[in-house]
Amino acid sequence: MLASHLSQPEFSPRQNAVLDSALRLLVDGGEKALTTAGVARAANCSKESLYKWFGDRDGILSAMIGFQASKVRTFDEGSERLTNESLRAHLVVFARDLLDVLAGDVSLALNRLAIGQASRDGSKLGQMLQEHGRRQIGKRAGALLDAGRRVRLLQFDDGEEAYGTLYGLVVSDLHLRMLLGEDMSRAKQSFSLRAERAVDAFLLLCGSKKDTVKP
Amino acid sequence: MLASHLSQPEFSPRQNAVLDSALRLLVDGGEKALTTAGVARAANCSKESLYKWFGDRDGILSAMIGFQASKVRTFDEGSERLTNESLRAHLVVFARDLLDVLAGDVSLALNRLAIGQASRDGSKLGQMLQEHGRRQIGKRAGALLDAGRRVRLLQFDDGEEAYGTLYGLVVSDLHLRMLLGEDMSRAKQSFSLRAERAVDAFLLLCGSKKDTVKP
DNA sequence: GCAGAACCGTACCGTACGGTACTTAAGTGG
DNA sequence: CCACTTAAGTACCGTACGGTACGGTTCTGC
Repeated sequence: MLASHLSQPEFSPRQNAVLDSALRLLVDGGEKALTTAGVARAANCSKESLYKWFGDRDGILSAMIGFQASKVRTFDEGSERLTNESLRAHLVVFARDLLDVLAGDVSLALNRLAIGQASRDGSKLGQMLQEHGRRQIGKRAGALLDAGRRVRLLQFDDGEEAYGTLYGLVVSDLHLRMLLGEDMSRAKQSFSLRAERAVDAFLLLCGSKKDTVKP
Repeated sequence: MLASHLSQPEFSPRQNAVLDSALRLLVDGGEKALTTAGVARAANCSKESLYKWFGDRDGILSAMIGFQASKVRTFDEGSERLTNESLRAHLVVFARDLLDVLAGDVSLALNRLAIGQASRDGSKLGQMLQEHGRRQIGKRAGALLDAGRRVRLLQFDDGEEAYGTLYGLVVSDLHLRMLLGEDMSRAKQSFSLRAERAVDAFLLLCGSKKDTVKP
């Protein structure tokens, strides 16, 4: 069953603390370590309470995703006056934030969890992650891109497609490699450079004709 | 332990048939359905044989990845004379092949399996998939890109980075969405169009200055 | 034809997990 | 002070899985 209305998927502070413990457990030990007894032990609560609050194990997983999504808030850009440089700066900041979010251990653990459950039936977890994760951060990008197009600094037909292009240039196969467990401690330090290069390429593709960054 | 030398990771025909059954089982029911008893039943062999041949469950998983990788052979391009149009055509074919491979159910199932095991210790599975999957198809792309640069149809400094750009433009977040279980039956029919657009964008970025596709 | 290996089918064992029931301590309103 | 509610802690059950052992059958070399 769906976790109530989208406007109020919140839980009590105690339950949030339990979900926090569960997330820590998941990050540390992977899905295999995320047993109901383990969650109860880590959160100093009883299994019976877990089942009363969340229904069953899948309910706990769903609640964890919703809880984590509620923590990551996408602040809207104050729609200042966009110049060529400020647009590029905003895009670079967005790109770096995107890389940082995707490389976060909680994000990686939740994505691994949802992917592991994807092959099963309904499962909803993948859909939830997609909805709360990508849709949110995509909205922020979409607003930024639309603002850029409105002031004629960007040119594209489909906003979704433009966002897909930006996403691909920024992330490439980094996300998958991180999900597969590749060590990214070195690559993380070059996220800023990577973000700049990706944005430059994106502006070359979707920027106004005469406004390329480096002539 | 590693699965013998890289030159001879092959198994007997009977064992290959068992691995084939195991792959089918994995594709149909996900990792949860991939039990030792299930594999034995599906392949009409005994569990004892499984443990004699592959050591333990992880050995079966490793063997499945190696077996699947041995089936997907990357044929080298006959280095014909590249023209502007033939380069673009080759790139489009490569892009479409890449999308088809990533969208294949066996590929998706194995990636889900490796990602699920990534949080655990050593695990090697992610590394194996990376090595056999991406490296192989990346070599094919690298050869194509190098050939294009040699005849001055492409311009880039780092081949790996250029391949990353092409990959990002082609795949974007499609792979992750497929791994999360999103229905792609509709999107599959537009793979060709997607490949063309991605290659056009790539040529705009890395193609020779005056050779853009559509003036 | 026979000895030995390879192998299938099945039964078995220990463990671990999801889920439930029960007991006990702590808070709360009247 | 006393019902009443909430939840912690524990014990328990059924099941399912990884791994092993054993009897029976087919294949192979001599």
